[in-house]
Amino acid sequence: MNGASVLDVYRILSDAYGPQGWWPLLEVRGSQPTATGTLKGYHPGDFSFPRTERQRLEICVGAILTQNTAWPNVEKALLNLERLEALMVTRLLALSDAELEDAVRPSGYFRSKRRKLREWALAHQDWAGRTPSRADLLTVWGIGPETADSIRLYAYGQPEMVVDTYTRRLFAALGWVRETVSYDDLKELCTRELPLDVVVYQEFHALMVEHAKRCYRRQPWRDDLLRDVGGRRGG
DNA sequence: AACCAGGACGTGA
DNA sequence: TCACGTCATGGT
Repeated sequence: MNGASVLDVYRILSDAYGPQGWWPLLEVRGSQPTATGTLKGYHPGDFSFPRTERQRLEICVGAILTQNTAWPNVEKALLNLERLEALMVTRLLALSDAELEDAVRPSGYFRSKRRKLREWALAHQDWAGRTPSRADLLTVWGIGPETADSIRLYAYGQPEMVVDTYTRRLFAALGWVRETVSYDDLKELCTRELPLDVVVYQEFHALMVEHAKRCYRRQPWRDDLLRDVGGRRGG
């Protein structure tokens, strides 16, 4: 297993867990159980999402709400917004501060997330149906590199690799990077050895989250799956 | 009962 | 640049 590559990691995870199918959507759940979490909203093997503007908006909103937040809490907030029929930009912007805060409260950081959603919704209107560039997204207050990439990759189907704390933890556990590696460096490491492919990016990110949820809880972990890959990085 | 979750921002070195 | 404090609810 000398000179193992990122692609090897992808293959190992893919063989272990099978197709994932991200992003979770309220309308597309319940078909199959997932190994982790309470949400059963994945659509393995089906990459035709989002199919509607409503779904695209739900992904953008979810990407913002899930910042440093467990997904089940995000789902509660999304259900609140759905109940308010606020998964449309105009309706979202029509909510009062109190209404919006109450809706997103279960996902935590309710004040800042209220502002983040507003700022994003206004920018979204300005983009007028065009696909926002990464730079476009990064100008929005509350949208950082990971959220921008998540929106690009999952809401707009752009080949933008998403790396997150789980990704960082995984590659750190393999000994390929330090935990303090920057977002951009980690992203570059991932993309350099992967084909520029939306499906591959979506699956790889989802697989790393799935694996990390199983093995990299904040406790001494033991990684059996990737044991043979870690420790050496060809160079 | 602490600990932490699919981050980002503001501040001060 | 970079390290650190802050934001907040809910599950384990």
